[in-house]
Amino acid sequence: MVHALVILSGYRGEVTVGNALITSYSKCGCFGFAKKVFDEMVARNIVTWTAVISGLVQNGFYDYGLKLFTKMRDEFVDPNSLTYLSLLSACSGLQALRDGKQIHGLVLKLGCHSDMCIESALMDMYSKCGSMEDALQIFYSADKLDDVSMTVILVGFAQNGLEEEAIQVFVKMVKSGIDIDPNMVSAILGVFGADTSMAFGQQIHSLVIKKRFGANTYVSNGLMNMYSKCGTLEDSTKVFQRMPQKNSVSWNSIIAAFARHGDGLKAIELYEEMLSDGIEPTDVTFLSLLHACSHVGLVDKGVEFFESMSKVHQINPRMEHCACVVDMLGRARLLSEAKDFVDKLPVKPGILVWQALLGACAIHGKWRDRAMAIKRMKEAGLAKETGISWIEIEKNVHSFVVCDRMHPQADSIYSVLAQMFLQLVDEGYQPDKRFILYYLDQDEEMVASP
DNA sequence: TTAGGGTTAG
Repeated sequence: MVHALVILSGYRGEVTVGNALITSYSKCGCFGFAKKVFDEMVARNIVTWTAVISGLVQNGFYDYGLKLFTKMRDEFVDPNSLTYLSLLSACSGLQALRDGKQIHGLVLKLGCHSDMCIESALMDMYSKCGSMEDALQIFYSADKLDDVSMTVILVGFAQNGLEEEAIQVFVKMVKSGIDIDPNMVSAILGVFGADTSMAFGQQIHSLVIKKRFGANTYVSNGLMNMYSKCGTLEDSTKVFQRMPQKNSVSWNSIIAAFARHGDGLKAIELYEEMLSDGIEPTDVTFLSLLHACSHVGLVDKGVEFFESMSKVHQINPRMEHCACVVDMLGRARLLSEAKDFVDKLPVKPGILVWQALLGACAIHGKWRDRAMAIKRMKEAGLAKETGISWIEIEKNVHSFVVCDRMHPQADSIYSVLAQMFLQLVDEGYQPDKRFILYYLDQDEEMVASP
């Protein structure tokens, strides 16, 4: 409407008017219109270019944003620090470390690297690209930190598997009297997993109550996930029920919580409730649903969900969804259907699909199939991840892998295990030899592992 | 007239 008026008034060629239109269209998600204005503008300045690049990035078109930057430089327009902020966001979204480093170089050249916004954008880019070392170098050498840079570093620790470091930094922040905001709280809640102490999670919950952050959707979503991962499903549900405003992440989280705790039927029931509440499912919703169907053996229902993704909800299934379907078919002993599904995939199966197929072979003792799948995985250059287990004793979490002797009390642990084994044999226990591992030797023959 | 951060699966 405003745009129509602007055209009628003959202001179309005015650069400031065009810039303002690009910004307002981008902010309301109508990027198509913003791009049309940009294409039709006869005169453009740095603000025009930055507005359109930022619009692209904010609407998730990261790649396109970077491409437009190349075009901008071809037209000899000099970028400013605001242009770089949007470009760094694009690199974070794409996890494009190489591009990010190049932008970092340009930032240094322009001399705006000490700008606080640029510093946090750089830290965010490095941590999202998995290069925590670079992010920390900026963090520890920064003259000043603010709420954004502190949130960025907490998320970085959490996403890069440095939970202990995240907790230490957060505790230091609280002790030093920094004003903790809801963003920082949601960020620290992201570190909770099965191997994190719930006692610390409860302390965070107390902080949420004290600061009255409970109405914040991000914070409550974080609390729900914390409880479902290292606390109880009951506490997780309580947080969900008390939320004044639930978004798709809240629903996805509660569905995932029930799926994680083995109650697939309740997870499906909640999905139906989500739809009747008018919340559109996302790709993550379907991952949890497929996971739930897989564990309770609801194959038909799972296939129905998978098909509804593209047919009803316009969501393209990703490799992870395909892996869930393979897992589901495999657990239901439908091995040939699982194999057919993999063969019919429009794209090359990735490691997750192979792992699901391997798992299916292992469950049903088909070692020849498993060995063949491992062989095909090796040919595709993919490796299998090591499994890990853990236990929480008096607020300390002890984790271990197969044949692990790293624990300081390893000798006593193994001696107790040996005693337990002897006791089991005495009681008439017979080991299940179907689960003894096999591997392929040089002649591709199956050999039992020692 | 252009700008940095938070929650969900595996």
